Amino acid sequence: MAGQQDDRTAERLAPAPAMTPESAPAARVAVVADPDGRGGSLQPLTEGGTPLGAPLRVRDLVAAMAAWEEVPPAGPRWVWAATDELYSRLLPDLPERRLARCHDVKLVEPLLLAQEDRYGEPRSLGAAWARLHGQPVPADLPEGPAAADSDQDSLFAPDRSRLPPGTDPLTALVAVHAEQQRRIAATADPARTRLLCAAESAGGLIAAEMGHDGLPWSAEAHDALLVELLGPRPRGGSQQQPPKLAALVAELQQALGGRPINPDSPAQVLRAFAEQGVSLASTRNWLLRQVDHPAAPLMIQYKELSRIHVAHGWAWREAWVRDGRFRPEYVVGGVVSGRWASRGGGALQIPRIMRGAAVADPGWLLVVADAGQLEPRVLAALSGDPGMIRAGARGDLYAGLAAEAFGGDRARAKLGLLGAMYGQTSGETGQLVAVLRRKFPQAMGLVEAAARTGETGGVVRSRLGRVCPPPSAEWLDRNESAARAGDGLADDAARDSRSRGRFTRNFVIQASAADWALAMIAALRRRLALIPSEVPGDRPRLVFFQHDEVVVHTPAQLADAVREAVSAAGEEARRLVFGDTPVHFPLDTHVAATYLDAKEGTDDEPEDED
DNA sequence: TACAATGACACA
DNA sequence: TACGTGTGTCATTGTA
Repeated sequence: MAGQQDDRTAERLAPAPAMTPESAPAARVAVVADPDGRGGSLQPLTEGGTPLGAPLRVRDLVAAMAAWEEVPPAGPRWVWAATDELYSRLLPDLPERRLARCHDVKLVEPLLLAQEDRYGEPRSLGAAWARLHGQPVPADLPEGPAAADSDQDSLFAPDRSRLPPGTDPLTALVAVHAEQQRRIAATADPARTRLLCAAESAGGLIAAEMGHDGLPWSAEAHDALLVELLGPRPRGGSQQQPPKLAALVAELQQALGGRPINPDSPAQVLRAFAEQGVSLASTRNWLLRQVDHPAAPLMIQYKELSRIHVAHGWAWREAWVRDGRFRPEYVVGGVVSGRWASRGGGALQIPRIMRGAAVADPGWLLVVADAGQLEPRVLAALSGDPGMIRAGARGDLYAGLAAEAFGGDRARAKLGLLGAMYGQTSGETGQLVAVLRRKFPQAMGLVEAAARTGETGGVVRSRLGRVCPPPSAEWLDRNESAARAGDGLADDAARDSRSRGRFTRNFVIQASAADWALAMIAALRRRLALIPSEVPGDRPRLVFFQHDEVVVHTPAQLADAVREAVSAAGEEARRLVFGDTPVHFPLDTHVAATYLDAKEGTDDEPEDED
């Protein structure tokens, strides 16, 4: 990269030497890529976003940025309109040391809008630019579908920045960024907002990298799993059912009176069961399990296998796995709570058994770490409830809880706490929640205050200040008219109200857990980059992230270093997000060749992923 | 014919 | 009374 020979070198490297920390310490650098070709424009900035000197034009953006990245002590924070557009484009050409930090205008904008009571307004650079200038705000373009097998992707990829024609993108970017920095400083807790924006932006980097690198996926192992479950792959294309599935349908038909039946049609299945004298409200598994009829277990088995065939079978692999990697598209902030969503391939719903097909390359291993009991620990840390903190100081929070309040009955302690966090008040759980309220008043007070806020139309926020969506206009309408009249709408309104209470009750926990998880992977990414590797390309990489669980693909000899990085990252996230709380957020780490084996790990403990 | 809603089940 | 939160994806079914 640096120090190459051709005549472009002087221009390419000009920005870095000219801007060493001594001469002009640029804390940040705004970047815009030319719409076509390899060039772009850079604008060094102060931390607050004030331009330092004139903008720079470079013919080779990747080389210029790589050179900047080497400037001690840490390289700048890159400021750009959207990671998922710019960084994704640069990644294939970036050298081994990837960009360390960024500020993503499109990810930061909705976080700030929500804090400013403008939830859901358009978030593109052009929209922010228009708001800044009091001009009509362009709507965001719908995000495209994942480009798994689309043959017209990059050529016609629309410019999503939504800037008015003739606007200089670098000028707009610099102005909007400076304004965002000002708005961050104006929030109720600037330090936390700053952390939230940095974590969200780091998430953008990680999502792009994981989409680029992909989760190692073995076609052989996947095939073996499918053949074992479904029988050999049908030759006649995807229309045909695999043998075990076809046999199951025949058996089912027999058991239901012999007439042809499509088990994928709930209506037909219900009718057929009714003819057998079995009346069912739906074809849900848990209902079928209670039915004493030979067709019921067949139906359950059919559903299980059919789902695997349809959602993660051979057709799925052909659509989503290329060159031994499953490459979904991760959508940072795709869930209101700050969790990620994904597009394409159902990345966040890979069934447990299928994880046996996620196999490390030869000589490599998967390090799988999940934060056990994350949400109750978050509640303990958020509320500072002394009893819950005592429980959370132990390895198993539910056991601690049981010891404090349920005579050692762990199952009841767990059920009660989950009920309290999710808003379940019916049946036995209601009584358990009552016990919790007595023993852990601060913790229960926190979730119940959140519920009341939601029920009355208010908004709640996560630890780092992510704000939940406000109620819709229809919701407010219904509630107000019900309050006015006690008419027929009252029941609906009351149901709405309680439903929103459950949502806000859960939001403070789920979103604060997402705060922690985001800070954790950001810290982990930075720490992984510091692990020395003997072969330049062979370094540990984040390859999967699912709410409270992370997978690192690493050369086998670095697995121990990765484990240490994981545990240090968890500790760092606790400190950053929850300050000096005594609650711990232990990461359960396992190392194995396949995701499934690493997940199962030591199978002596009950699994409590949420 | 194309799209939207529904039901079901996968994940945390 | 009785109610757990948040997602994505598929096939079927209903509607424009």
